[in-house]
Amino acid sequence: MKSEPDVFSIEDLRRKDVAGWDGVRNYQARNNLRAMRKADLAFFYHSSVKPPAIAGMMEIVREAYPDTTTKEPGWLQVDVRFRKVFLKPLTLDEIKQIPALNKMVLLHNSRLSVQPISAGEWATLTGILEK
DNA sequence: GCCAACGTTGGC
DNA sequence: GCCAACGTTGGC
Repeated sequence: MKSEPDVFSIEDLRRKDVAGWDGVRNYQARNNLRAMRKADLAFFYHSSVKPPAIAGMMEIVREAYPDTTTKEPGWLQVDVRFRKVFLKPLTLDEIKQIPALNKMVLLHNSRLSVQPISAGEWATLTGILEK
């Protein structure tokens, strides 16, 4: 799940502990939000900064419900809870260099703000980030 | 700041 | 239903 840290960062989430992941206005991203289940884990990716990187981890604590920031029907948000901030974020550049991650959506549809991660990719990423 | 990639809109 | 025009995202 991507956010520009100037707008909302992993540190902001740490301060709030629980936050609504709102403002998504893309159907594919919305569908990915809808597929999330309570207790699912997600990475927090900092975009549009140098360097772009996976900065932390969070947990889905409330499944998709109508986005509180719009009156337009159909848009959804989830609630997330802070889990951890990575002292050494995994940069986009590093991700690109790991063969096991070369199919990541991040590398092929970088604009999608809520992306799926395969079980294998998750295992690879946590193996690097949590060592 | 630039620009490629992508999504959306709207005329036909 | 096609596609040109436009707006946005995000890496560089």
